[in-house]
This record gives sequence, structure tokens and C-alpha cells, in this order.
Amino acid sequence: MARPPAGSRPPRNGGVTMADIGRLAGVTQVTVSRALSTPSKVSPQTLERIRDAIRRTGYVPNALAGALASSRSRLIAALVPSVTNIVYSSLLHAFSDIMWSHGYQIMLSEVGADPEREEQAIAAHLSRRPDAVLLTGVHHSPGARLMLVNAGIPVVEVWDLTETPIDCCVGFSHENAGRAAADFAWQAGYRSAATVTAAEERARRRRDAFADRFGSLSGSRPAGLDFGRAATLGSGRAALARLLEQGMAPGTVVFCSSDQFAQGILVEAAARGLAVPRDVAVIGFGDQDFAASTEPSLTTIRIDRQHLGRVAAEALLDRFAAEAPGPGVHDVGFTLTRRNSA
Amino acid sequence: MARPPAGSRPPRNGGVTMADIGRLAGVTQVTVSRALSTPSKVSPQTLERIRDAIRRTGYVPNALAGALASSRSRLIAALVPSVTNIVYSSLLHAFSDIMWSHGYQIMLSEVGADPEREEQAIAAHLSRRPDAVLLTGVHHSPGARLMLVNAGIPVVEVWDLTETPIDCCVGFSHENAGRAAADFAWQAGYRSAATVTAAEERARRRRDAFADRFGSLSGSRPAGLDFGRAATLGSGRAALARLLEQGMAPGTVVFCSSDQFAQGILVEAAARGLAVPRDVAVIGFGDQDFAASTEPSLTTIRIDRQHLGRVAAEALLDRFAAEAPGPGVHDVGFTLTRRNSA
DNA sequence: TTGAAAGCGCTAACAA
DNA sequence: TTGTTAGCGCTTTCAA
Repeated sequence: MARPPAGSRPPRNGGVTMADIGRLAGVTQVTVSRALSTPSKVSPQTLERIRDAIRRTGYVPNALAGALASSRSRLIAALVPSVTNIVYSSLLHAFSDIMWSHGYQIMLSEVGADPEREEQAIAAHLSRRPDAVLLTGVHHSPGARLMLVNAGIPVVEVWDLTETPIDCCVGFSHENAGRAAADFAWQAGYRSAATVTAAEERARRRRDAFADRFGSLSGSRPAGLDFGRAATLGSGRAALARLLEQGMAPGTVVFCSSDQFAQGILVEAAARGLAVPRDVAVIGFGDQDFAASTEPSLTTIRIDRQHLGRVAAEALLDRFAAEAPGPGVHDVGFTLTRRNSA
Repeated sequence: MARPPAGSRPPRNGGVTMADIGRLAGVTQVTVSRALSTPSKVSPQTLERIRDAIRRTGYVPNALAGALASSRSRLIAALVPSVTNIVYSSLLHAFSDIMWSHGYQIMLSEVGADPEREEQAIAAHLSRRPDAVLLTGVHHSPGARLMLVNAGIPVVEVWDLTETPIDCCVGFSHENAGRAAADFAWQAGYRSAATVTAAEERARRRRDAFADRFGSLSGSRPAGLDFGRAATLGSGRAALARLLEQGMAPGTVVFCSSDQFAQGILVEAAARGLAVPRDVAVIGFGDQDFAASTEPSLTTIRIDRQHLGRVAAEALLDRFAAEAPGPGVHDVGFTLTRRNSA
């Protein structure tokens, strides 16, 4: 335990209450409550005495009790597949910044790709009575949907789009992104394509859309490589090696499910003396901070994650205020950023 | 709001209480409470009826009320400088995994490098009455220390070491890491060194220790470059360019405050046709997932972040159980992983 | 401007 | 094995 100077017993300011402050300031507990929530309703002198008492005791209000009494916890539950994935963590960063500035705190959980685990996490979070929930993706178990609807609080689903959100959603179309990449590749003159994809549902949807479109454009469906493991530079290198083994034609464009993969392909190509994009071209996904600085720089699909996080936060804030908010579907889109790798 | 089928009014299962479940099961609220916390103390038939009622109503216990009544929130507050920095997020990942499996939830906040903001965040978190707090680093404002000590709960400071933790700490010595890099570089035969450092207090301590040691070994203090911005591949490239402009001697070893910088130097060197490590050698920090797969692979300082997170979790769990835990300082160490860049 | 009273939904004794 | 009684520390009326 964090221990106070030996000898004195822990003040455990969890022990100091509004009533204590009131006693010190010569008022009742209610007045202290008012001083904190609506200072304008308390006389200046009283306010001063109360503030003084708070300072002297180091009083920290008990938000648990406050939330119980008011049924507003000022807590937002956020569930992401992974915090170590920069794509989600940067989105979260923008989101929490705004929520924080409005007095909300974030309870975060990682849920991986397992719907069962997501359901458990949702239950655990709902037990804390959050004022809203942020979920990643739009596919959730019926059980999860039910709990969320029952909770009767705003829910925002991010990083994907659906016509039937639980409440509202902010994202972009992964299918469109895949198709846009295929159209770009075709128009840029590539006549052979391949895909490298991580084991993730949305990544697969991008890949499928890419393969469908490029296949119908070129007449032959691109070869695909799936990586169960997380997308890393190392697996990107391995992917190019494997593609080459399989006899990939020179001048093929490889559509990757993440910039990590793409960078790996760049590194492996360089190690093999292959020229990019002449011998092999690469399209990434995510436009991570390194994408513009690789050699050659990465052509990739960019999602403005800052903006996405901000729109998600605003959607919730809006719902806190509105009486009967409409079911909001916010498409924040994406851009194909052409650089030098394709 | 997540809305139930039109027409029916929101069950808002925040509305279903233990008393409601009791009524349905023909028992009092207390028995329901027991059924949930110590099912062994409830008869099998009663238990069955209660569980049935819970299932039918979709009841979710109110953890706010529970925490208020028991003064145990099963909440852990975690404060990290940044969630988008993989170094902290992977540590957090391991930490929360364990805490979660013991029934604790994490409340996360980013606090950047601003002590003022950290203090605010600590106050906000303490108001939720967490059962413990995790902090990054060992330098905190006097105000922050005071609040934490007053709270009387376990506190673990991670990613650094001190003789005087608020409560306990789990980390490694940044000074030792810097010196180890200098010793390694000297013994590997490098006679000229430089540093590239992000604007971060711990990074600077590593750099200073490196420069001191290498300086006393070689007789001349290494040149240093500071980057205010976050460590990115792009700034690593820029760093090498700048170092070269400044007339860095061939065969210099560059000690970076992160693997991102180091990778940037690798990329820039390749782009300039410089051989690594012959023309310029590089030592990174962090051993991120890409470090083993770069070309050439990165020599870097590795911290077992999984392990660190685990030890931090165990330290807290221990303190929850122990009567009078000793002030624990856990040095998890680091290893200099030699690969091909130096 | 302040206070009194009630209650948020639980847990923790203590009884029966 | 179950129930009764008291709170936990606040917010929310309503009254003064």
C-alpha cells in the first residue's frame, strides 16, 4: 500500500466525505454538493469556506456514489480488438481526447476477434453503468446486441459501416476500399495482382472486393496469401518470398491488408535486388506514420483516424443532448494516396 | 440511444435490480446477492430459480452500487504517456490481461509528458475509487504523490526504477541501458559515436549515460541530435542526413532512443548507398517486432515488456493479499540484443 | 441561499 | 439456508 508517514494512520481520503467538508465549513453536506456541481447557487463566502476545507483535507469526491445517485457515470466503455494495433489506438486517442475534455473517462478493453470475449467484456463494462459504449466493427453477437439495446444508452460502432447499426456508426466501406485499390491498380497499368491478408474479417472483405474487381477487370482472379499471425514487417518479407516461389509474374501489384506487410515487401524486394514498382508493386493500407518515408514511399489507403475518432465522439455527445436522435450512419471515407510503390 | 423495438419502453436494464430478481425468484434481494457472490451458500433450487430470473430479465448487476457498498471497485487506474506508443501499449496489454483474468477492469488515460495533466488525471481516476493505480515513470509531482498516498491504495510505477517509489515499482535502469550500449559499442570496436534522441526524459537519461560512458572510454563525447517530435521512421532518416551534413565520421555508431529512429537510419543509409554497419552502425532501443526483420537486422536493447507487465500485475495482486507488503523494487533488466546493424 | 428527507442498488454484519 | 437491518456517499426533490 502507498503508506503515509509511519505512525499516522492512513487518512485514506476515500474516508473524507462531503459531510466532513460540510462540518469543517459549517454547512451541511448538500451545500457542499452544490458548491461542487453548481457553485453559482452558493454564496461566495460559503463557497470560499468549502473550497478551503477541500484544500485542507485533500478531499476527492466519490464518483461512485455520485453516479449511483444520479445514474450518470460520466464513463464511456470502449472496446477495441487490440490496443497494440496503432490503427485502433490512434483512433481511440482522438476519441478519448474529446470525451475527456467533456468530462468523460474511458474504460478500455481489448476483445480480440472473439465474439464470446466481446460479450463478456460488454457485460463487464455495462455493470459499471457507462453513459455510452464504443465498439469496433459492426458484427456483434445477438447476445451482445441485446445487452446493449437493453442498456438503453448510446452506442457507436466504428471502423466499419452498416445500414443497421445498434445505434449509430462511424466508419468507411471496406468493400469500397478494396475496389478502389483494384481500380487504381488497373488504371495504373498493372495486369497482374496478388493479395497478402491478415486473419481479420475486415481485411478479408477488402481483399475479396479487390480480388473480385481486379478479377473482373483482368479476367483472372489475383492469387492470395493469408497470414494468420499479426501483420509484421517480417511476415511481409516472408509473403514476398512465398509469392516469388509460387512464380509470381514480374510487374505484379500486391495489395496488402496493412502497411506493415507492404513495408516488409519493400524490404524483401530490396534485399533481393528487385526494383519497386517495376518488378513488384505494392499497395498498403492504413497510411501509418512511416508510409511516406519508406524507400520507395508507400502507395496506400488512408483513413483519417483523427477525424474518425472525433466524429465518433461528436456522435455520442450529440446523443447525450438530443431527445430523439436519428440513426446516424457516418461515412468518413478513405483516400487512395498514390506515392512511389505502385 | 440504442432503442428497443418501437412501442415498448426501454427496459434499460439499469432498471432491473437485485430486488426485482428476488421477487421473480421468490426470495429477498440479499439472497440474490449471495447467489452471485457466494453461490455455495445458496440452496441449489433457489440458485436455479434466481439464475432463471436473471436469464429472463437480462439482468446486469450494478457494479457502482456494489463498489460503493463494499469499498472495492475492482477497478485499476492506468496512466501511460501515450497509448499509440507500442512500448507502453504492449506493456499495458500484458498487464491488463492478467488483471482482467483476476476480475479487475482497467481505466486508462493518456497523460503525455505534462505533470499537470498527470495530476488532473490522477484526481479524476481516484474519484472512481480504483483498487490500485499504475503509473508510468517514477517522477511525479508532489501533489500527485500526496493524493496517491492519501488514497491508501497500492500504486505501481513502471518502466523505470527508483529507490523511493510511492509504493512499489517495476522497471529497469535507463542509465544502465545507456552505459551497456556504450560498453558494447566500444568493445565492438567503434571509436566514434553519435546519439539521436526523442524529447522524453527517460530517453535523455539513456543518452546521457551513453555519452558519458562512451566519452570517458574514447576521450571525446559523442555528438547528439535531439528530436522534439515523436520518433518516426521519417525523423530517423532526417537524423542521418543531418549527422552526415555535420561531417559524421565513417564507421560511427549511432545510439537511438527508439527502434523507429534506428530503422529510419537504416533506410536513409540504404538510399544513400551507405553500408551498415561499415559506413554507419546503428543501435536501437525497444526491440520492436520489426527489429529482427530489417535489412540489416537491428542491434537493439530489448526489454521484455510482457514480463514487465506481468510482474507489475503480480505486484499489485500481491499487495491486495498481503498485510504489510514491503516496498518492492523490481528490476526486470534489459538485454542488448546484437544483430547485424552494429 | 440553505437544509431535510429520501433513495440510488448494492454489501456486510447479525439474527433466525 | 435465508432474512433483517444498516449503511456506502452521493444527488434530487421539496421546503424553508
